[in-house]
Amino acid sequence: MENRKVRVRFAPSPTGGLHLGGVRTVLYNYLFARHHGGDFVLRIEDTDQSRFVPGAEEYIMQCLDWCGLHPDESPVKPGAYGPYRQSERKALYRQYAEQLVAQGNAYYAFDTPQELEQMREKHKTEHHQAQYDSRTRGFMRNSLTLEATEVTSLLQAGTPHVIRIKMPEHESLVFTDMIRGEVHFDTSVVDDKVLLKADGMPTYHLAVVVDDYLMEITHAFRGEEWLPSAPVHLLLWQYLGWSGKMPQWAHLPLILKPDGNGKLSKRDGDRLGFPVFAMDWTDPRTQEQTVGFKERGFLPEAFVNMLAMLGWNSGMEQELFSMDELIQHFSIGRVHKGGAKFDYEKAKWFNNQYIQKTDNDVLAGLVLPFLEGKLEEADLPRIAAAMGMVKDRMHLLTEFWPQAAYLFEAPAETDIASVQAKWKPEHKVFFEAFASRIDAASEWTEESAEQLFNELVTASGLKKGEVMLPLRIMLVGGKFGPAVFAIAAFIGKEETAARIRSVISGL
RNA sequence: GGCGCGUUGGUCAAUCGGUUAAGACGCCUCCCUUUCACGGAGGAAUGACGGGUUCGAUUCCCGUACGUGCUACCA
Repeated sequence: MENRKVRVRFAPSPTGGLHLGGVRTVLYNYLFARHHGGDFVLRIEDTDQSRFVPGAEEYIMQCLDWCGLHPDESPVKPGAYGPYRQSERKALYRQYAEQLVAQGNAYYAFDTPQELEQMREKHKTEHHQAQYDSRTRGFMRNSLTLEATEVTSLLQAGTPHVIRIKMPEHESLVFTDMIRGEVHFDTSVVDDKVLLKADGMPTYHLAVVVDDYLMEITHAFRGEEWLPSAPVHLLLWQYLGWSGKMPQWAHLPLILKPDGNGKLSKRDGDRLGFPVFAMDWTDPRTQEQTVGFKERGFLPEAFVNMLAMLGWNSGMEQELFSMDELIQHFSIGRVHKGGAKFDYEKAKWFNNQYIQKTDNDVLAGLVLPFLEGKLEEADLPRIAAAMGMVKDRMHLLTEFWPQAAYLFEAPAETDIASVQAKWKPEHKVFFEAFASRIDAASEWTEESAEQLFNELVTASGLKKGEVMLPLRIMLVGGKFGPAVFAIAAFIGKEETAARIRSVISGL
């Protein structure tokens, strides 16, 4: 396990953003690498410039930083194995593609998009979709069908062309996936994938093999959707003569939508009301905005913990793991084969657990961005104190204000109906007296407030129960919140008396 | 259509041939709390189907069904 490298790749998706599946793939890569004391390498796939979204790269780095997933080598700066952006490695790929052509494992293809379209139309049957493969390549314009001299002249003339792998006709391929065990393929069902595009950029297939080799990657994790193209990569490693250096593969299960089936998409989040991206993302081309877990009020530790448990299990009953504990316990063999449906309720439970165990001062700082325009001035110690009173009922940081607003200002709305339901004239007398006693009080703490209240209850002959709820509603506005005298102490005696009088006068 | 992969409660999931088939989320009941929540106790709820192998299958094998992924000069 020495000199172990685990690398993660992902492409800034055409729509931008970094969704749950992407973060989890990075997370598992990271955990595996750290567990085995290896390096965590990140590489940016920007081979398709036409779909590359400006800003996506910076956005991804911010998301990973928020999650605490830090690569050992910056993917945006030169490094020992850099550069790490495929667009900056462009010159590297051609020679390997040419090598394959020279060896007879690949060939030039000059077909135009129209010709490809025609071929697919012409050769497809009811039971078979036409591919560029051993059955059809003989009919196409490529270096296998054209005369050598013609190929040379076409190349010299700068004719647009691609390099395609020449898939063997009937070869059985087997490789061992770290999660799924032996996976078998027949090469006859795989088409002659393009390796080098007409613009000189490699496709994923070529880039992934060349980069993994040059970056000395030993373990590579990717989504299950890549499994069908594994035979192409396997063959490439063989043809290039690097078989002994091929990394071990792990194909991760998919994250599925909560209702029905299918891969979780951004749309499902919009439709069902939960985030799918790690952080807010605005598509620079469409200005379309997508909300992220961070901005929805998630703690990164909770987000990471939740994601780790979606497809992996330690085998213990423990569910709450810090990043260090995840690293300690992570094992690729315990990653599930089947996809997991995302459950937003459980995600919120994780967040609640982390909110409860996070320090109030820290939470106060984190909740500040959500208090924009709510408070005239941010009194951090006071927010922290309020946090301590309400955090056990918060599932999201955004819930702080709805849960604690009455600690900072008189309730905007008061549930008068619940007060009136059992209101008696004696109650009015009682509360008027209570307000006066508050004015005269020399001490004002949770204990003293309750004591004052209790004394008056006894003197008035009322039952404590019948005046407790009205008091709560006067101070809070509704039937919720922490201990009522703790609230009274927090808002101060003047404010307490004022709120009581305000409600009484309105009755 | 072809090929790959998968399938334990509503959801996340443990079990690596023998268990009363864990635990968590959610749901329900109760306790705590003169509110809500947290916390505590309890409850309902699971091996897709059909064949094998075996003394014994959730577990191993085959088939079926269902789901899902791929089948681009996208990753």
